[in-house]
Amino acid sequence: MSAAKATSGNLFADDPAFQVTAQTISVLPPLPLAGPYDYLVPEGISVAPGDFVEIPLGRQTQRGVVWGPAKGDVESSKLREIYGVLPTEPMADVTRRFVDWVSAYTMAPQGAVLRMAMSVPDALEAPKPIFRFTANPDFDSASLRMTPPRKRVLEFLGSHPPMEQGDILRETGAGASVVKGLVEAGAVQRLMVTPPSPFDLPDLEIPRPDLSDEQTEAADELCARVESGGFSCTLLDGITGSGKTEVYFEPIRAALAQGKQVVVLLPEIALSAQWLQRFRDRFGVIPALWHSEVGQARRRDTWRAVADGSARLVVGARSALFLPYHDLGLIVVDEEHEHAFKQEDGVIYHARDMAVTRAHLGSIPVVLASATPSLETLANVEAGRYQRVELGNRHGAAVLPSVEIIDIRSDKPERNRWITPTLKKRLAETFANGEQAMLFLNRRGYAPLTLCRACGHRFQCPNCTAWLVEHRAWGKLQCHHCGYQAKAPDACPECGAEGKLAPCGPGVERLFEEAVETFPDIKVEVATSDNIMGPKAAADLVRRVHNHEVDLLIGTQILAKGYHFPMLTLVGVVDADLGLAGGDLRAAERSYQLLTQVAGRAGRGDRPGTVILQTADPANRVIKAIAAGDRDAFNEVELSQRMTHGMPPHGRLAALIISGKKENEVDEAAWRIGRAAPRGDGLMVLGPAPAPLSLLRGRYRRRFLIRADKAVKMQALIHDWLSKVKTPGSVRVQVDIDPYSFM
DNA sequence: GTGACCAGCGTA
DNA sequence: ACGCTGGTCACC
Repeated sequence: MSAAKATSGNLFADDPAFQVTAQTISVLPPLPLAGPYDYLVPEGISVAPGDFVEIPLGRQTQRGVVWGPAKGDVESSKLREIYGVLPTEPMADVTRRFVDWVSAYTMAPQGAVLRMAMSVPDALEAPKPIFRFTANPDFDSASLRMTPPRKRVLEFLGSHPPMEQGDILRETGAGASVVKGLVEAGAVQRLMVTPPSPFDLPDLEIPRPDLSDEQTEAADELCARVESGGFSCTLLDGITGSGKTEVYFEPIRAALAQGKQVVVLLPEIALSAQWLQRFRDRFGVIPALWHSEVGQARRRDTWRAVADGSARLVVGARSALFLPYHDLGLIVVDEEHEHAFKQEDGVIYHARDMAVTRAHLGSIPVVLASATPSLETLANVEAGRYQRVELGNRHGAAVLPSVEIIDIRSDKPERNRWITPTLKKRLAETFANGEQAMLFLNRRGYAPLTLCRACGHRFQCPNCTAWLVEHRAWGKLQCHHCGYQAKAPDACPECGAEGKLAPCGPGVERLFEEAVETFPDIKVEVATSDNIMGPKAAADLVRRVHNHEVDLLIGTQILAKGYHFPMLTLVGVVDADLGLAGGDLRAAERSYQLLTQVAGRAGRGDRPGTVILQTADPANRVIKAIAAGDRDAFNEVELSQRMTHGMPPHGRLAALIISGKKENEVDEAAWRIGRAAPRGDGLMVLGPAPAPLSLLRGRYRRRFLIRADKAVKMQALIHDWLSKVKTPGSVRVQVDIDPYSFM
C-alpha cells in the first residue's frame, strides 16, 4: 500500500470524530529514533504488544515491534497505517521490558537497543517451507503407467515415513522427474512441513561426571537455586583449575530438565573450542552458538530457534543476551570479571550487569563464575545482594603454581633482549625436563614504537593519538586503535636517513626472535589475535600444544583464557608492570586479574607449576599480592582505596564523550556542556578534558567524568544536564554509564 | 537505517 | 552552469 493511499483513503480524514474510532498503536523500529512512533491499524487486522509488524517509515518499509498503545504525541492526521503483522513468534513481554530497561539505564534510544534484539532481519520472514512426499493410499494404481523407477519410488514410500525429495532420489536412484510425475498423476502426495529445528535437544541422561566433594556441594547449591525458581544471583568463586565449568554444568542441566532455555555468556566465544568439547561430553550436543563469526544463514536459524524455544542451549558473546528467548530459565556469565563484556560502541553496556537485570526481569537465577571476581561483584556479595559459592582447591592432583619475582633492574637482560638470565635458565630446565613453557607479553607486533635515530621522528597514526606498531611479519606499521596500515619504510619520511629506523621495546614477534636465537632446538609458537583468528585456529593451536608440537608458547592475553595444558609447567610474564601504567581506575584490578589468570595456566596437570614475574617494581602491591597468592588482601586494599575516593563500587561513575570531525566545533560544544554542568552534594564533574586518545578514528574527542554518590540518580541528572545544551548535529555526545575504558 | 535535500566545489 | 560528494536531518 502506498503512502498516499494510506492517508487519503480515509474520506473523513479531516473530521476528528472519525479518527478516535480507528485503533492506534505505537511501534518501535530498530532505529535510533527518540522512541516508538504511532501508527494506525487498518480494519480487519488485529495486533498485540510484541507483534512484529511491517510499517511505512518515510519512503521506505521498515519492520518494528508493537510497543503498546499510541502515545498520542503526534497529530493523528500524520499517522500512517501499518502494512501488516509478520508471521513470527511475537517478542516476549520480558524481552520488551528488558529493552526498555537497558535503554533507560544506558541512555541509548530504545530503538538502538531493540536493534540488538532483532539483529537478523531475515529471521522475520516466514521460514522457507520444506516438502515431504508420501504415497497416496487412496490412489488407484491401475490408472498409472508404471515404469521401473516409478515402482521403486512407490514401494519405497509405501514402507517409509514421508521423506524429502533428496532422500527419495538417493535411496531409489530415481530422477527428480519421476517424483514430479507421480505427484502430477496423484499417486504421491506432497506435504508441506515446517522445517525441523536444527538444534538437537540436550541429552539429560548422561550421568554426572565424578566431582570432588567441594564441587558436588557447590553444584548442589546452584541446582537448588534453579529448582526453587525465582531470581537469584550467585558468584561461583573458584580458583583457576578448580573445575568451575563442571560445577555450573549441573544447574544448566537442572534448568534444561525443567524444559527451560539456558544461555552461557563467554568473553571470547570464538576461542572456546576446548570448552565446547566439554559441553558436548556433558550434554551430548553442541549448543547454539552466537557470536560475530556465525554466518548469515546460521544466524537466522538460530534466532528463530531461540524465539520458538527449540534451541535450548545457547552459548554466546555478550550480544546473546539480547536474543528473543522463548522461556529462559538460567543465565551463566563465565569469567564475569572480563572487560570484554563491556560493549564500548553503539549502545554502551556491560553484559554482566545487564545479565543480572535480565535474570531479575525474568525471575530466574544467574550464575557469575570467575577465579578473580570483579570488585563490583565482590561488593555485591559483601552487601548480601549476591550469594557466593566457593571452590578453594584445584581439581585432582594439581596444586596452585608457586610464584617468583625477578627484579629486572638487578637481573638484567642483555641490550635489546627481554628475557632475564634467571628466566632463561628456568626455561632451559623446563625444556630439558620435557615440559612446556609459556611467555606472556601483552603486546602484539614486533615493537610498539618505531623511531628515527637520525632525527627523532616517531611514526604516529594519522587518525588517532597513538604510535604505529611495527608488524615485521607483514612488513607493515599498524594502528591498534583504528586499523590504519602503512608499509614499513626503509628511510625516515622526515629526514630521509636510511637504515636509521629503530624499533623500541618488545612485542611478541620480537620476543619470538629472541627465543628462537636463545633456544635454537625448541619449537616456539606465537599466539595473538593476529594469527589465532576464530575457533578453528584456536582448536588447532590447542591440539598442537597437547601433542607437544610446541615447547614454548609466546602470546598476548588470548593465552590467559581458560586453556588447559597439562604439560605446561612454567609461565614467564615478561613485563608484569605493563598493565599498571596508565593509571586508570581499574588498572591495578585488571592487571591483578590478568596476571592471575595467566599464572593459572601453569601446573594444571600432575606436575607442579612455576610462574615468574619480571618486574622493575617488586614492591608494587599488585606484584606482591600475586606473589603471595593473597587475593583477599589485594581486594581489601583496592576496595578501601576506591572507598576513600568515592569510586565504584562505592560510588557511581559516568562519562560523556563529545566527538566530531572538526576540533573547534568539538571544543565549542564541550565548553558549553561544561558551563551547564550540574553541581551538588555528592557530585563531582571533571572536564572537559581531551580524551587520552584525543583523536580516534579521525574524530576529535573530549571527555567529562561524573562521579556521584550511590544515592544520586545518575541518568536523570545527565538527562537534565544535556537537555539544557543544544549541540550541532555534527558533534556527537555519547553517554557511558559505569565506564571501564578511560580512553 | 535510508532517502531527500543542500552546500561546496571540481570540472565543462 | 552542471553534477558529484559529503554532511545533516527527518522519518509517526
